[in-house]
Amino acid sequence: MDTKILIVDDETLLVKGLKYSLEQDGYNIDTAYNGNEAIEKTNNQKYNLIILDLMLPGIDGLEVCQKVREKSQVPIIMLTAKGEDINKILGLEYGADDYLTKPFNILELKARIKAILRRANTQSTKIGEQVIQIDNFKINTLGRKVTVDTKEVNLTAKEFDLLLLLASNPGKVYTREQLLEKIWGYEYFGDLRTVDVHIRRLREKIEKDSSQAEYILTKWGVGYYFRKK
Amino acid sequence: MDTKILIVDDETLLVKGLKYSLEQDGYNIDTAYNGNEAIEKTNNQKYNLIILDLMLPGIDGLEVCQKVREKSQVPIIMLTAKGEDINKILGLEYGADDYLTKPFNILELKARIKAILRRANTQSTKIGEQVIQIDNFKINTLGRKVTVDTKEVNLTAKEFDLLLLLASNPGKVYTREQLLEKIWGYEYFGDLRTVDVHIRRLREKIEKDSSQAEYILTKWGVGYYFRKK
DNA sequence: TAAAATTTTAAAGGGTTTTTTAAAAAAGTG
DNA sequence: CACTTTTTTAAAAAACCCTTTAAAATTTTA
Repeated sequence: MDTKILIVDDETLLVKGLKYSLEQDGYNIDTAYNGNEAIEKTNNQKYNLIILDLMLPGIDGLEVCQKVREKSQVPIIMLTAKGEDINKILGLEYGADDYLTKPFNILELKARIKAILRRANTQSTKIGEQVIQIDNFKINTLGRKVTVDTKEVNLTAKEFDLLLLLASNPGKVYTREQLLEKIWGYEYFGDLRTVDVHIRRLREKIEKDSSQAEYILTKWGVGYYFRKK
Repeated sequence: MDTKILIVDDETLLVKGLKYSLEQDGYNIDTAYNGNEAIEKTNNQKYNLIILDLMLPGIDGLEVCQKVREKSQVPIIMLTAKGEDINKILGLEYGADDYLTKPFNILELKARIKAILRRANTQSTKIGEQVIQIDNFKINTLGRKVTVDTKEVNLTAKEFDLLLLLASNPGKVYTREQLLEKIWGYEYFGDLRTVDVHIRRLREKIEKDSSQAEYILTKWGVGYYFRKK
């Protein structure tokens, strides 16, 4: 999995060192040497994480942080000097996710990167209704199980996510693009046909007759939807 | 689950910031700006946690702490200035559960809140349910012992915690991230694979055939869960 | 009705995730 | 401090799922 990290700092040497070291760990690193460049890059690119120095020439780190936050919830690690007001940085006003005081230990930075990315990845699984019931269908979101007519059906992760999304909004038609984005993630560049195949497997598992679907229906030329009522 | 937290501090700005930030995390926040107000509120309301500044105008934090303790075992986190006598605060006399020196990192506060609530929650389930029995399984939460088919099995600390968590919610699928967070703690920077290895050892100890697990099951692409029924 | 566009179906290779194993590191104990 | 136990890390092997591809079937358009 490709993880893109933007490093923003005006200390060229530090940036280069960090870049090299993090690339060794398999991260995809982009760099910016001042606030304007950082903001520009974040506008044109999606990152999984931003490492942001507080003291920058021109637009400072806090401002960059704010600007980024206006548009996205990307995790941000702040690099600060000792004695800065940490509460302010991490607090509501700026909303960084973590910070490190310079000079920092690169191992610690790496540990924090790991932890933050891990957290970011799990928060997408929202905790909503625990059981969705539609007719003979029962979707148990905690156990990730589906029961059709008392019979328990085993779905793979993608199949389950797909069904859950569709069934959460009966009647709403999703295009393949939307499904890819919601379930595979916005960074996914795969084929649209992939969705079809998953839909087919789902149908095979939960429909009585998979070629006469009753629940997961096709909107010709548009996409798929779950039967309403 | 609605978790009510009372924040007691005379620094209006800090209180407001904390309130906002913790509300973002889904906590239900109440505030008090001096000792009297705090005592009054705790008399009329039950809280799951109290965050209490040591230095308060009028009745100070320690006194508030004592007064609260007379009536309840609600967890208390103390906010102190550097150099305070920590032992005294945490000791029997006052009985706070944890403390943080100002200025503190809000992430750290959040981590401690989580940890304390977790402790409080597991202690209450202990009282309610000292033995969990599922089929041939008996989990003795007080003695931290597990019996499988009359045979007593020796589990290490982590193994036991893992089993207890999973078995307390049969059927609920936990991701590795969730397990790390719940058992290893919020600030853990280690590897996700650690969970797998512990699961494997657990299986070896409690399953008849560890490669044909009957109790601790894998949800492919998601995580692990304890068999339901 | 034929052609074009879109969806369904089927199958296989490729890739990811999990399991297993082993050894290193850390923590606990006397 | 040395020994034992537990926990973590690492990497190979196995299990499983996903994606791709392409042909068949269906629906729409002309």
